[in-house]
Parts: sequence; C-alpha cells; structure tokens
Amino acid sequence: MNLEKILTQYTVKAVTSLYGVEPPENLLQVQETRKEFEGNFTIVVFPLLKISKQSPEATAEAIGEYLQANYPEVSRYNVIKGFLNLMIADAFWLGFMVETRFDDQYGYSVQSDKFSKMIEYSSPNTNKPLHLGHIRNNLLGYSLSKILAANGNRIVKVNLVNDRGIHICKSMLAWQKWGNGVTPESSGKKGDHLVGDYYVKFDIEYKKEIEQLMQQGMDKDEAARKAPLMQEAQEMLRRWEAKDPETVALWKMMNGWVYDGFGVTYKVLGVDFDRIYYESQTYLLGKEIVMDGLKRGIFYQKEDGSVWVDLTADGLDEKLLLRSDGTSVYMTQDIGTACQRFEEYDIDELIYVVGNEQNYHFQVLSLILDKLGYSWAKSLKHMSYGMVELPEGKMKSREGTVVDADDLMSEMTNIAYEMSQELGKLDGLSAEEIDKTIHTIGMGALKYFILKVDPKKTMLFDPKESIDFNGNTGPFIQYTHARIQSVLRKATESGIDIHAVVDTNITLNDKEVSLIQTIYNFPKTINDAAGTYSPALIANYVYELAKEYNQFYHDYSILKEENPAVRHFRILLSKHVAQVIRTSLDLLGIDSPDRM
RNA sequence: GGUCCCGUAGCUCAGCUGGAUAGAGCAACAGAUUUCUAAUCUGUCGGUCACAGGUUCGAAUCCUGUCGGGAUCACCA
Repeated sequence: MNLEKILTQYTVKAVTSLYGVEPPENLLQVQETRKEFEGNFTIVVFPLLKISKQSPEATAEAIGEYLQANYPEVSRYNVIKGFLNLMIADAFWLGFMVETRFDDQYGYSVQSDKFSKMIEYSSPNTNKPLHLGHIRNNLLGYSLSKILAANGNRIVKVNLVNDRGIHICKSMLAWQKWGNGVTPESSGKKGDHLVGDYYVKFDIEYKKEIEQLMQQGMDKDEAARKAPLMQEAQEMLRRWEAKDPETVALWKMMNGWVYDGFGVTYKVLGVDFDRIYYESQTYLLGKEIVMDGLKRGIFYQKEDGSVWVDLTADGLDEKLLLRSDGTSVYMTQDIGTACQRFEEYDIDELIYVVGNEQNYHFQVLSLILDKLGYSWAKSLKHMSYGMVELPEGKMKSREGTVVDADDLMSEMTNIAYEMSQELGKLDGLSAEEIDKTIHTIGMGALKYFILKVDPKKTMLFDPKESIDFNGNTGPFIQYTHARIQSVLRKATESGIDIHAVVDTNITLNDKEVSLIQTIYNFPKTINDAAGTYSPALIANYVYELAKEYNQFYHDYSILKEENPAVRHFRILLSKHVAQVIRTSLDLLGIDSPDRM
C-alpha cells in the first residue's frame, strides 16, 4: 500500500482516539511536504478543526505526537501553523530500497483483469511529407501507448492512412502534367517529399488559374470551383472511384513512394503500429449503418436525399451523414471504422490521438454511436492535443510555412554532433558508435521538448532558436543516466561488487531521502499519466529525479565514501535512479545512452 | 453569433480534484572542477498568476462577468 494512504489511515486512528470522532476520509489531506520545509509528508489539519475544537497548532501537535508514539514509520514531526510535517523513518526508506524489485518493470501496474485499448495515431495524408505537427501526434500516440501498457493494459496501435481523395489527386495530376516521369530513384528525392512537391506545384498553378478567372470578372468562389485544374482533379477522383486502371496504377505508384518515405520517417522517429488501415479500404464503411439509423428514425432525410442527424437537443448542431448523391462523408466513415474495430478486436476502449481542432467531431461521433445504441459508444476517447505554432502563427503546408519532420530530425542530429564534438565526447568512438550516440541525443532533445508540454496546450516552436541541450531537456536527463552508468563501470573496474547486499543500518541524508521518495512516487506517476493521457507528467517527473540526483552527486561521494555500508547504499541508490530514468525515458520513446 | 479551449517572470513551460513565502529552464550577471562525466552544481536578478467581483479560515486553482488570443459550428478530411 502507498505511504500516503497508510498515513491517512494512521491519522484517522489518531483523530478517533484523540477526539472520539472518526473523521470521514475526505477531511484528511496528506500531501508531500514542500521542499522549503523539513519533512516528507504533510497533514493539513484545518479541515479537522471542527472535530478537534482546538487551535490548528494544538491539533497538529496532538496528532503529531500520537503518530510518532504509535507508528514506527513516523520518526519525527514539526508543526508550522496548521501544517503537520512528518518525517518518515530511515528504516522505512531503506526497507523500500532493499525489498523492491527494481527491474525494467518497476513502476508498472499489474492488472489481473487487463483492459484492451486501441490507440489510433499518426493518420497522415499521402499527398505530402510529415511536419512538426505530425511529430507531436506520433510522439504523443506512441508514448501514450507505452504508458497505458505500463499501467497494465493490452494495447493495439493502429494507423489510419488517408490515401484517397482530392488531395492526392492534386499531386497525381501535377506530376502527370509537369513531372516528366520523375521518380524518387531518378531524382534521389525521398518519395513523400517528391509527391509533396507536386502538391505544392498544383497549388501554385491553381492559384494562377483562379487569378486569371477573377480578372475575367468571376468571383473568387466561382473561380475556385471552375478553374480547369480543379475540374481535372475532380475528374481524376471520379475515375479513381470508378476504378479506372490507369488512374489506379498511378495512384498506387505514387502512394508507394510516399509509404517508402513515411517508413523512413517513422523509423527515425522510432514509432510503430500493430495494424495499418487504409482509407481507400474503409471509406465506404458506415453507409449501411447510417441507412439503418435512418430506417429506425434516429436520423432524418432532407428533400434532396441527404441524411442528417439532429443534435440540437444535445446542445450541438445538425450534422450531415450522407450527401444528397448518397456518398459518405468523414463522419460516415468514422462511424463505420469504429464499428468495424469493435467487431474485429476485443477492445474496451478506442482512443483517437487527434488535434483539438477536431474536438467537435469526436463529440458528435460518440453521441451518434450512442444514439445508434452501441454499448461501447462511451468508450471512445479523444486524446486531444494542441497545435504546434511558429512565432508567426499556424503552420500552413500549402504556403510552405511548415517545419518538415525529416529536416528537423536531421538538424537535431547535426546539432548533437557539433555539441558532442565540441565537448570532446566523441573521442575514441567508432563511426558507428558516433552515429548512434548523436541520434540518441538529438532525438532525445526533440522528443523531450515536445512531450514535456501538457498535450492539451498549444505549444510554440521557434526554428530560429534551436532546441536546447542544457537545463530542462532530454539530453540533461540522458546525461544523468550516462553519468550513473559511468560510476557503476568505475565501481566494477575497481573491484566493488555493485550487486552486494546492502546493510540497512545506516543514516540517510536529506538528498538521499528525497531521492528515495521520488523513486517511491514513480508507480503513482505512471498511474496519473495513464489516467490523464499525459506523457508530460512522466517528463516532468524524470526531470525532477535527474535534477535531484545531480545535486546529490555534487554534494556526496559515492565510490570514495569511506564507510562501506554507506558506499554500497549509494551505489544501490544510483543504480535504481538510473533504472527509473531509463524506464521513464522509455515511456517517452527516448533512449538512455550509457555514455555521452 | 453559438459552443469549446487558452491567458502564470523578458522567452519557453510547471503548478490547477482549494492549503504554507507562486516554481523550473532559457536569457543576463557572479561563482564552483588537483576529487566518481562541468551536457553538471551554487547564487543574484526577474511576478498585480490578463482584469473585476464572488464563495472560503485559506483562491493561480472553484463560480460569475469583462478584456485579449485560438479552435470549431462545411454536401472538406
């Protein structure tokens, strides 16, 4: 059981015994003591005053004395105003350090009854390469899946690739017109970037056409609709839907280039999927379900034949489900794919990692499925995250104001190389080791930079100021890990057995207690992160741990400590800190180097 | 206009199920290395927690309003 809960129970007993009234648990507030005060846990006694009928100080004093006298875990206490600060006995901390199994599963929950959760993330369009916004999505989705798995869930990671539609037709058309048969091989360009270039090319030419038409007196909307290029793109989409062999062949070829490109990006980013869905295979789903809902009177039809759902009673609007020509819209597909997934997989929850611009969409989706009577409708979850903005505002693909994912990642690696070189950290390493190290550090910096921010919030990325490697950063934490590994190597070299049994008959200093307490909090942190879908909690936690360790490292010797019992304990502590750092970073998808 | 989200130090962010004197990093300045990795550590400077009310013993945190920023309400996805 968790120490906070134990202290809560003890306090209940103390109050009952002292004042003859058993306090309801919600009156008890046990929290970690703030750094500037002495103690490990603090009981806030203000809510208990109505029971004690005494001053805050007297109440705190009485409870403190009772706890210290009756429970060996509580070694000392002090009272400041209405706050009772408790010191936990070294014996408890040492017992925790010696008895706990600090393997790579430390902190994980073991659920006897595993929940299965499907996480959909990434979900790119195939008409252009991935950018920084996709990086946030992928890192969040991947990290969340790891955190939920650590919290005792079975996880299925899926990606729904948007491989069809007008956008890819634009790239195809532009390539046909201006590509001269260029391929990734002939140009030496990554496939997704090559296809993206033609998407941009389409837009440029399209804009020219619109302008021309407007000069001929057409208004903007009409020009946008009637521009020959747009007409052609739409014609191409119709041919694709009619399965015209030539169009399908071109589509397959260009999507193939994109998948090769994405594969490389995903690999460098370090994310993966258990199952990839393609919208070309799912876009017709959902239609029958909607028609069935229409029959059952859940939806209604307008005169032109389009099908709608009325959500005004739920405080929302009316939503289109089928166009007047009978074709599906985005919502129709999502209804269909959700049903398909719950049929195909034995899952308890379906989590969509999608930007907060679609909050409304997912609210509506869940509501519609609920109206249709699916019992699992309420277990659809939207992990909504904020946009990544540049100093000048939102990124816009068509205007070229995007931070390209591949460029950014290689730039991070380059910076990692320069810094490592400058610091002389690469001396004596093979070329292969250098590559691996700088990749680990560069990606560590990028991933931590993204993941330390609360997912819900819009975050800012300034390309002019490169991502830091000092302070509250990924490399700082990685460095702490590498530093500990170095100490452990030195220990082994000098013949110290780092696995030796630790004598618990020693006194701990403040920094040591504080470190142990932080390690002790790890399981709770994972649990919180899983409950709130927030990798940021893990990131903030591991930063705190690394910072505390560095302070400890600075203030105390480990291998040069003369008392062998203390020395062994500090080695043990260091080892466990390294383990918790490694596990934490792993939950963020970040590697922990042994040297850097 | 309706709905939702956000506003904390010069900058980037923590803290938000109410608790102590609001915290980090960056930037600026000053220091620490004969000692286990200085990508580290220590210190100084920096705040009307957007504003105004309210609830409370206690509000950055909860409620109401105002201002400012963003998203969304498509026969786009």
